[in-house]
Amino acid sequence: MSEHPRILVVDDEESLTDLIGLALRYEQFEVDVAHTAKAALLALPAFRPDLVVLDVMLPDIDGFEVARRIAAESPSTPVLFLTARDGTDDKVRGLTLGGDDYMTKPFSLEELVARIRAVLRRTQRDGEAHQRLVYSDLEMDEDTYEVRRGGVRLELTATEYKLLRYLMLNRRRVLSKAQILDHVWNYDFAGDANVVEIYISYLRKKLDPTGPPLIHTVRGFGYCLRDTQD
Amino acid sequence: MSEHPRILVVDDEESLTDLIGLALRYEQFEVDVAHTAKAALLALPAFRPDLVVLDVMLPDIDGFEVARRIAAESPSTPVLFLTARDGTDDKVRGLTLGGDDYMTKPFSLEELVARIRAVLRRTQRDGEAHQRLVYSDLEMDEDTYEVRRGGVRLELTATEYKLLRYLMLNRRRVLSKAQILDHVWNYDFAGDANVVEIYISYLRKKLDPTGPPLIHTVRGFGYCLRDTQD
DNA sequence: CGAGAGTCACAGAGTCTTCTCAGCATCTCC
DNA sequence: GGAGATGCTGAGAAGACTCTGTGACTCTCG
Repeated sequence: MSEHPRILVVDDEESLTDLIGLALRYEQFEVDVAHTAKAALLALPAFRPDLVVLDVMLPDIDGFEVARRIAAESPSTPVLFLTARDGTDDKVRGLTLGGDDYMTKPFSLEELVARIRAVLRRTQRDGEAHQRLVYSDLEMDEDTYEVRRGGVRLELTATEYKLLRYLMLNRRRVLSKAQILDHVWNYDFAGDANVVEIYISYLRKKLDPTGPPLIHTVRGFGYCLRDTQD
Repeated sequence: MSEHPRILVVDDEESLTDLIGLALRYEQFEVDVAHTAKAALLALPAFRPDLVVLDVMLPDIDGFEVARRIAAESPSTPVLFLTARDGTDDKVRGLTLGGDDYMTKPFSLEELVARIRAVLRRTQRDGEAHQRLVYSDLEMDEDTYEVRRGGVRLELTATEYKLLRYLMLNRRRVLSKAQILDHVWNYDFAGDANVVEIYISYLRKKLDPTGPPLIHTVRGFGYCLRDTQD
């Protein structure tokens, strides 16, 4: 694999491919986009992607058929399926065996990036076995979704986990609620920034019994994960 | 990128583009202005900006559409959106991922410049290190919003922070209250210049216990941040 | 269908910031 | 020295920001 993995994004919604393309390029991936199955199949030999992000709902050819042809042409290229939340995701399940994965729309871009990295890590086997995030006495295992503080296991919900992960990735940096909303919530979330406060509050309740406060409010700016002596 | 980054400013309010243009030119940017979406799209290939400051509320074409076309035509050009404080900022959120950013009107010019530099830094990846401001025994970390004097941590409010930042950027230079008001306060602030005195007073109270006075009054002219032996 | 968990809207309470006002201190210049 | 201009700062009102309890709604599971 070259320095920057190549990702082929296949979806007919242009605004979505724009968004994904932007996010992935920013994350140092090389990106190519296709809006139809035909274009995708043409791009395959030309672009030789390390991973394909594939909407199963395409205007011309069925996404599963596309996946089959990808598998036929370059069996080692993993696919990350995008499905609508309407039942089609059942069909995808069977396909996610060979290291593939799938996500339901709408998703958060943070999660898309995380899944892509996870799939690449698995298929390429050149990333160390365990992906772990550590800060202060916090540990997060990205494979098992286990979170510990000071060795004590914490039970987090999905949203709490994603929020904490984002905070840990940006430890010591002050993050605005808008930033958090952008990265942790689904891209179409239209609600109040108040949810962020709510989830910060949940996290604090779970983190703090095991030690000194780690999540700090920076009034007027946002929140910040940080160990006091650091 | 040439020596002076080129900024394209798109907003239909002429008084605002004048103001922004003035501020940015003073900061050594090369500036072009467009008052309509059409003009902006024309200026794009002609001016080849390194960054676009774009009001989402334009008379002819929707700002998001303009952003999409910018992304299509020159995908690497980041956009800094300007939105009114009325809910349109929700729509912008998803767009702030690929390194783009947005600000709510009214804003302070100082903050506009800071954001522009931050976005350019991020997209150009040539100053990744850590944005820090140091003068005498004062240190300011722009990621964590941490301020220290002689190693001692200071707790500043949002306005105090912005004011001190402006003083540090213009160390040793005498700044009039009008200048400070123009740069640190939002451009529509209509109040008394007395606020500046008050905030200078607040800052002194927090800075001075840790060492000799740093903020000096220049009677009849303004204030000045300076170390006595310098 | 009911129970339980997760997500999030709403709104009240508490807290922190910001800014106005006014009186006092200090400086300048006659 | 004195008057006026200029700067400093305490008190407090207004309002912004944050936190959190209550409850609605959805989804899952048995």
